[in-house]
Amino acid sequence: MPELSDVEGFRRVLAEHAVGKPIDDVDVADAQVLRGFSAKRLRELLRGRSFAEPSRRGKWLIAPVSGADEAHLLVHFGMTGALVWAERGQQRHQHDRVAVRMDGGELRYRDMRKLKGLYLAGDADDVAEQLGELGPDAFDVSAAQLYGRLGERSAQLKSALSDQSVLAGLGNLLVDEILWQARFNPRTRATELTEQRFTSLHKTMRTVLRQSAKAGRVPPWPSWLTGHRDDPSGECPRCGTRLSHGRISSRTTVWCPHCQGA
DNA sequence: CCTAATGTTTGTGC
DNA sequence: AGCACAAACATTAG
Repeated sequence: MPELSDVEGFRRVLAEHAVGKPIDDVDVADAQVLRGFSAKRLRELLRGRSFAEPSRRGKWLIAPVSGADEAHLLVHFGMTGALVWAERGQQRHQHDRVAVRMDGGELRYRDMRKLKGLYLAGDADDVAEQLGELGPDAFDVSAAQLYGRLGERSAQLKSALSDQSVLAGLGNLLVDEILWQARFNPRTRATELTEQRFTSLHKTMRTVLRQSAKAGRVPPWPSWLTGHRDDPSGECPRCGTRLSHGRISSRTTVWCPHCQGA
């Protein structure tokens, strides 16, 4: 689930429910999602403090801890993570791994597979270091920047757009959706595209990201590819052709052989 | 029992 | 260096 759009939704959950509220306590049901620190340290850091306005970089959620000198909680959701707000008294879910309690309810990190989790960072430099080699956020990148970063790559579009060090935030569903809406074949090599074609790709990417971020997910609308990708006999909502399903760049890929080329 | 899953990392080989 | 591919991580659903 968690790609740029989902993480943007989780960022809003934190911003709307938790920012500025004093943290009463932290319950760690499964310390496996704490990466590089103990439950004790997390409690000591957060109790009595609060979160400041959170930001997002690619698929990372960055929550500054106010009142602590330059401390940040970083969250990466892997393939199955989520951040949910629960009013007080709501029964916990089987996969709620961490709960941060505050007035009126609690923020829960829910994650079935635990491929990623929570990270702690100090100042801005430390945050940058922990995020690793991340390209510019896909939502902020300009057309010229996109061309500059991808134009000379010989990799397939599917692979290049999914590469977080090139562009941060796009995941499997978003990449397929963008390529379908822009009518590019996922196997096309990036270097084969003219600057003009990149401008077109950029425009489509912006539209897809704006609508997805607003929805807090890649919307499975009937007019979108994402609304049909799970149906093995799904048809292209634009032309009615049976959609192709395959593995490109080691990922399940869905595309229209008519609109995007075989 | 087997397969696949919206992510990342690491290793191998060309 | 850049790229493709496979495996591993952990867990559940079908």
